[in-house]
Amino acid sequence: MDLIQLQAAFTGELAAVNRKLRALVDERARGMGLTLSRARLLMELAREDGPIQSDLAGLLDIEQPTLVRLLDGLERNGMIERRAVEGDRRARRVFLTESARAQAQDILNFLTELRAGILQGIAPEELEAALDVLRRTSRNIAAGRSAAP
Amino acid sequence: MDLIQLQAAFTGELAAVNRKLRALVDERARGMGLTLSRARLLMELAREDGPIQSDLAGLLDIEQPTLVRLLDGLERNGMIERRAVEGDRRARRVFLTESARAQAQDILNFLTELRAGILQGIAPEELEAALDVLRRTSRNIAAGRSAAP
DNA sequence: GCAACATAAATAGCATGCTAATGATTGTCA
DNA sequence: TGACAATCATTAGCATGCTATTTATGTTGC
Repeated sequence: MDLIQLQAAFTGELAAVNRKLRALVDERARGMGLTLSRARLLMELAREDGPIQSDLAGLLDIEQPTLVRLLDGLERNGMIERRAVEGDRRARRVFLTESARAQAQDILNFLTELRAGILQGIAPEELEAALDVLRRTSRNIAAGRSAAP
Repeated sequence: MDLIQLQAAFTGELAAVNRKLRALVDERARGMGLTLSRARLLMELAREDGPIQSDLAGLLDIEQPTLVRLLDGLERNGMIERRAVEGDRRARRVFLTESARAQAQDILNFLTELRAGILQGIAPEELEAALDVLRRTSRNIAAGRSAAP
């Protein structure tokens, strides 16, 4: 397999793993009213409650409109609430509701076990090396987007 | 960083790279009327023209309804056509149009260069190791979906 | 003090993914 | 052969992503 095929296989597998991972989480977590994206958001709030939306989008590395809809869904489910910020009427802070806070540990455990399951048999050094490759890829993409080559 | 954090970082970065890659391709290829998924489909047809839809979905590892909409878009753009299959009135074969076939080499070059760009500085052995990790992850996910643990 | 610019959130509209359900054929086998 | 199951494509409906635009509010510079 030459480099070009290897690169194609890598990007292809990247997309495939992602789709499968999302499908798995959605299947397993449906009963809890969760999806992968929602769980990530809740875990971020469990870590530090009350960010304004634009900061939260940055923390999750998604765009604001994507966040808005995620929050709409979670708000309808009664898992988060938006509160006004005094001193800036444009902004709103996002908080976990009490019931979501009570669930947070369960969700964290669920995600942790799920990740351990799908990554079983992969040694820490291998994972670290793969993570490094992913990070460098991320950086290359970011560099390529700011300046057109 | 302990194993749990490492596993969380890995899955998080996986999703992030994927989003960024899609955004990059969509930005670069917009002028050609392409997206990442569409390009993948066209490349598959360039490799072997005329599969029936359910086989094509299998080759691309996506579900049939996802394929149907992709094909709808490409058909509107005049890049593919569906033809009846004699002997089975349920099925339809998918073919590149002449104009898409003429473009195929350009698209392939575009994708190849783009992949080389985002993976630059990553040695073949590193890429191979990372690909292996991704493949094992895929298998673990597939195993986990058939039987609930 | 006010015009111009910047920032926060939301909305609109597109593209992909999925599952579930429908419709039309085709295959099977009792 | 004739009911039942399987297969192929499609539609419907949901969830995430994105960019571009809009609305409201803040900030800054003259």
